[in-house]
Amino acid sequence: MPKPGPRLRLIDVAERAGVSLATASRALSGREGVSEEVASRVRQVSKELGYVANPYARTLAGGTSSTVGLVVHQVDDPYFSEIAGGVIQVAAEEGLLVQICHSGRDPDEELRQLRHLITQRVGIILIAGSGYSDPRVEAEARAQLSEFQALGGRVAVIGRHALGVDAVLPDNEAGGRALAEHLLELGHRRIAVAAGTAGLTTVADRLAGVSSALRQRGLSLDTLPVVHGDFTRDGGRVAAEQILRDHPGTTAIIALNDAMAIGVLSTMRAHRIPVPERMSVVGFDDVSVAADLAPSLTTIRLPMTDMGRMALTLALKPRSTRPRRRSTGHVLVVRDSTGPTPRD
Amino acid sequence: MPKPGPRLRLIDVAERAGVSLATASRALSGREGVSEEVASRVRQVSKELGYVANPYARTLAGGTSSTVGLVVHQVDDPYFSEIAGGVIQVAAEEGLLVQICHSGRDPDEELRQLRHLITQRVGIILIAGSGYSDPRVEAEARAQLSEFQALGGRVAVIGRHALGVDAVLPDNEAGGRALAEHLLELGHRRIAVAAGTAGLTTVADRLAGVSSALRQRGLSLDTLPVVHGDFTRDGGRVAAEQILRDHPGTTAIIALNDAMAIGVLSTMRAHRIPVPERMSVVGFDDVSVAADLAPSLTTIRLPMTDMGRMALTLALKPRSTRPRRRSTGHVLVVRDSTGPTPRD
DNA sequence: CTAGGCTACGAAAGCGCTTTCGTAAGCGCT
DNA sequence: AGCGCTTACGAAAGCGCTTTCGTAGCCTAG
Repeated sequence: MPKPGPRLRLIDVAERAGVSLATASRALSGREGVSEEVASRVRQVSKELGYVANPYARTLAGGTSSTVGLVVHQVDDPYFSEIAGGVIQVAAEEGLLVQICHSGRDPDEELRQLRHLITQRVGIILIAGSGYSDPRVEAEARAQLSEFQALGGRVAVIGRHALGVDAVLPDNEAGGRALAEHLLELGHRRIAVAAGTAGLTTVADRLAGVSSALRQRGLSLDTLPVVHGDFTRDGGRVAAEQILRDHPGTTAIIALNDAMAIGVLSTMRAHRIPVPERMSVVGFDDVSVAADLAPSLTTIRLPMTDMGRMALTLALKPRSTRPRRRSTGHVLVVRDSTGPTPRD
Repeated sequence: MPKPGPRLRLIDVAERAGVSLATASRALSGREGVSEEVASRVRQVSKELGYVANPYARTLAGGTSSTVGLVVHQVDDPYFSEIAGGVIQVAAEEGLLVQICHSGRDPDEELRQLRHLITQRVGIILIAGSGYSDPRVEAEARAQLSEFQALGGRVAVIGRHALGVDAVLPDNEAGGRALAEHLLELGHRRIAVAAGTAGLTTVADRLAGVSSALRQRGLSLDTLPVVHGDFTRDGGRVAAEQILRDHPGTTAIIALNDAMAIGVLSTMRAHRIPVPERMSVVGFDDVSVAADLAPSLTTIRLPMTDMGRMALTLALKPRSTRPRRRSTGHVLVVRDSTGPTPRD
């Protein structure tokens, strides 16, 4: 609704510097064809006057859109808000603006958000969070992103693959394996999995890691309970209740993210099942409260803030030919929610 | 970076509908001077073609900027990310875009963010989080917002007052009072306060509530330890350590937000001080993990998501003359972190 | 000393929209 | 029938920028 108003325009800077509009534009955007002397004079005047380009005019004129659109599954989940924090840090350093969209883990909503960002002509699109197993969704997302890139847009994804774009990827499988190995070493055999939303590739990957660790010990995931919930605290609760009801011999629960682990712990408390004495619980992500839960949570640490930073940094660097990948480290953080198998 | 590309423009819609550009524009933005017949034909064609206006062109031409800038103290603090969630919900319903800026509780940074949003010409500015006691900062913020409003911008603030704009306000003082009363009723007298960042009005308000409850019982806050940290988990830890060291007789700690309360609880655990048997702890805000801590946290519930929703809704409704206020309810949620005074 | 080629800059044409201004058509009135 | 008035619409002028194109001015070479 801001009306024109008496704002500083590029032409004001140009006049003050005694050059033409075109030269001023070139000087400020560091383009060729301006002598260093004139360029620095323009920059000087611009700084003195406190000139800031109108982003709408700039974008309209076919220039760079300095907006980055960030699509996340759940804005108020710490996993995503930490990623957003990292993105926002870099954006602030680069003078970019971040628009956050929330898909609620609904693939169609996600596609709608993407379409929206594209028609809104943002300059960069970042997608955080797991992809979907449904090939239709992934193909559609891929098509939209290609279209966007063809228009000159930059893209990077976080924790999502197979989209043919630059990606920052944690090793979900190795993380899952590390969790399962940790429990196996503690002697657990009756392990249950509180899995996240079915149809998310992240769930499949983490599960595959668990499965591989089991196999190495001659066990199989097929004989163990895998309860699907969604990736929220309540999903964890529901899954835990089901595990307690249907698989009473269970001695350890692997929650496939920390939000679910929090739900699992709360269910254990409600049932007065001591953790880790009678039940070990592990999570995945290491959101910041994981260390403050009681018992503190054994989990896989992912550097969420860095992942956000890396993704935007990647998108900003002009890309060569093929999609780049940055792997993030992951560390098994052993805390107080896991212990040896109860002996009785 | 998106280059022009073969995109659908308003003129395409206009031609297809057999009207002029001007008429099409009027029809789609619901302005006067178009017959209902023509208007509906244009809308029809627009929908068929899947036309979406270019927001940059629209804003540049002096129309409405459909971007809302949200300034928060700390993006990855659940208190703020829940507020952001509410804002994003409403924005999605209204077809607006949300830009989130992070000030890190630095007043100068906040002013810089504000200035940035104004020069970027967003349509709406929302500021979440406490104001500052420093009158210079508040005067400057107020001046910037007036300037923005004079340009036609809409503004609302969340949990912040005295800025002369529409506000969504929790009753921090009543909340503080409720917490103190709760502890007093349980018999506590040696109460310490883990206060947030000095210089924040929210801290002062919550503290005033505590003080008023004490006074009603013939006690005074002046004789009780008030330790200032910052509004983070680590701030809570530091404050708790100091309280334990310097005021060993303390039986209850009031943390002025949940993040600090989490830090306090973790410190108690580290010192093996059972909560609530030997120490009661309360927080403020009721972020979603508060219920999942062990012990679960007694705190004041604030409807963060609703606060975000209300703020944007308020900003969207054309304002009459004087600033409007919406008070949010607050409820004392008694959980397991508080209990009667230990008797020895 | 002039032809040819650079370089550094200015004039002007858009980008896609909103909005002002002008005008043709339709109305009731004298 | 002629007048003014209203209504519904089109033409065109920007919004503030980027970018293409054109042209002085200078340098080098013949």
